[in-house]
Amino acid sequence: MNKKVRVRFAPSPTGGLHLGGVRTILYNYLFAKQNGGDFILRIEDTDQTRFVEGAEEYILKTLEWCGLEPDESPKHGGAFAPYRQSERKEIYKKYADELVEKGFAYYAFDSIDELEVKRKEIANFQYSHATRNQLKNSLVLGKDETRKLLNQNIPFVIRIKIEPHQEIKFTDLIRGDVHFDSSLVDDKVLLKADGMPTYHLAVVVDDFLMQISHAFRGEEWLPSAPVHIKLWEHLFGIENMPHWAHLPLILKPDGNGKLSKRDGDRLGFPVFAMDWKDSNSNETNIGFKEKGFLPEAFINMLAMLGWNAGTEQELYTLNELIEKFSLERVHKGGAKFDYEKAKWFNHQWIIKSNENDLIKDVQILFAKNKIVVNDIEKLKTVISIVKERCTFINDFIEQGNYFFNTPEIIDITSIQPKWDEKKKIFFNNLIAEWNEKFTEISTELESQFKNLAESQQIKAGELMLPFRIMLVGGKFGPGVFDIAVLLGKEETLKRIKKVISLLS
RNA sequence: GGAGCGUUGGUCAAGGGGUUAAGACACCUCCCUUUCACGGAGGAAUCACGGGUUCGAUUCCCGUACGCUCUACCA
Repeated sequence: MNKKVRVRFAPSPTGGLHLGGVRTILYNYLFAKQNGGDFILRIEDTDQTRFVEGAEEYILKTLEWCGLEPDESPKHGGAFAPYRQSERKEIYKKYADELVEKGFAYYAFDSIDELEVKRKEIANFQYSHATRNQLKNSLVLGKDETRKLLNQNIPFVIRIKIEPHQEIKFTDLIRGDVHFDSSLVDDKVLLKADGMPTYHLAVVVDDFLMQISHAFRGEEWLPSAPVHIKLWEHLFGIENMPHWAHLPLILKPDGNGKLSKRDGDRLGFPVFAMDWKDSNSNETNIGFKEKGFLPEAFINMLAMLGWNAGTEQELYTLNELIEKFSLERVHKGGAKFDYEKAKWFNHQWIIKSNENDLIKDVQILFAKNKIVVNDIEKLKTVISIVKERCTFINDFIEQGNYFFNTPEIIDITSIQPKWDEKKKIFFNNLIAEWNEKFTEISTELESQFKNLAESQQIKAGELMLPFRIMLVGGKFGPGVFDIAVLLGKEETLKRIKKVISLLS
C-alpha cells in the first residue's frame, strides 16, 4: 500500500485555537511535508448548537500566522470539496443507511428524556448489547413497527450495533498495540435526530473519501477508537484505515489535567494562538501573537512540547522541524506547559533574528503605539543593540521608545538621594564640552566623560547611573555612550539639561 | 464504578540491562558588565512503589499506587 501521504486537521469551529490544537496541526503539517504529502483542513461543524461565528475564519488566520498553510480547506479548495461537514450531510446519511441495511446499525427512537430516565434508573447505563433489547429501537420493534414509526416522522437516531465478546485492536504509531473488549463498547449514535452525523461517522467517512493516509489526533480520542475501527470494517475495509497516532495532551502547569483557557486567565499567560474574542460573552482572550510571540518561536516551542530529536538542539526553524520530526520520538505521556520556557524560546528567536527580520514587526508595533520613526537605519541599529533585552516583540516599545522620544517618566528617585552640587557642576561642564566637540564615536564620548570626571575628582561610576537616567529614564538599556551616539548631540544635551533642572 | 492511556530532578527531557543518569527552562551562588540584558563557571534526581528475570535493572516481565482521558443525539 503506497498511498500518497494525506493528513488532516479537523477542528470544530467552536472558539479559539489553543496550544494543543496548534500542536496537533503542527505535527500533522510536519509529517505531511516531510513525506511530500498534503495537509488538509476540514471543518467539523456537525454540531449546529455549538456553532460560533468567526471561528472558522480564526482557524484559517491562525494557520496563516503560523506559516502552516493547508493544501486543501474550505478557503483553499481542493479536489475533495466541500471541506465543511455541514455541507456533506447527505453523504453521511447514505453511509448510515448502508450500515442499517447491512445490519451493522439500527434505528433508535428513545428520546433524550427517556434516556435520561434510564441513566438515573440504571447505574452506569450504556446503550449497548446489554441494554438495547430493553429499549425502543428497530432491533426489538421489528420491521413493520419500525417502518410505521419512520413513516410517522418520529424522531430517531441511528446507532452502531457493536457485537460483544470481540477483541478490537489496532497499532498506534506512538503507543503501539492497543486492545479493547467490544463488550464494553457502547452503541454510539452515528446519525443524530437532526440528520447530522456525529463525529464518529463523519471522521470515518471523510477520512475515507478524502483519502487520508495518516490520522493524528489528541489522546482523548483513544477510547472511541473501537467504534471507528468497527466503522472502517463495515464500510470501507480495515485495510484502508489510515494509520493512527494519538498525541499526548498538553497539561496545565500546576496540578494535573488538560490545559484550558481558564488556566491561562488564572496564571496569566495566553492559551490561544491569537486573540480570540468570544462573540457571546464579548470577552477577549489574549493570544500568543498579540502577547508578542514570533510565530517561529511559537511553533518551535510547541514542537518541543512532546517531541525531541534526541539531540541537544532546541532551536529549530520550520524547515528543520520538517526534516527532523518523527512520530516515533513523540512522547506518550502528557507534558505540562511551562510559560517560562515558552518565553525563553521567544527570547532566543528574537536574538537569533536580525534587524531586517524584525523591523516589520517593530514598525507595526511602533505605529500602533504612536512612536514616530523617520530614520529607518536608526531603527535598525536600535533593534540590533536592544533585541537581546526583549523577551517579547512588545518589549521593543520600552526598550526602543526612548531612542525616538524624550522619556516622559524619569526614575528620578534612584539618583535624587545622591545628587549634589558637584555632580550638577560636572554635568554642566559636560554639556559645555560636548557642545564644543561631540563625536559620533561612543568610545570617544566615554573617554571625554571619564577625563572630565577625573579632572573634577569624581568617580566616573557615580556619574554613570545619573547619566543613564537622563538619557533613558530608567535603569535599563545598552551602553549609555552608544545611546548618546544614536540620540545625537542635540538630543543628548537636551535630556541632560532637562534632568538637571528636574533635580534642582 | 468501568475502560483505555500514562509515570526519569520543580518543569521540558536524553538514555533503555553494567553510565559520574545528558542537555534546556526556572531557582541559588559566583564571574563578566559602574544599568538591564547577553555570555561564562558552579549547585540539586538512586529514574512512583513492591515483586520477579538476571552475576547485575532506572532500563525487561508481573502486580500495586497515583495521575490523566473517555464513559452525550459535543467534538
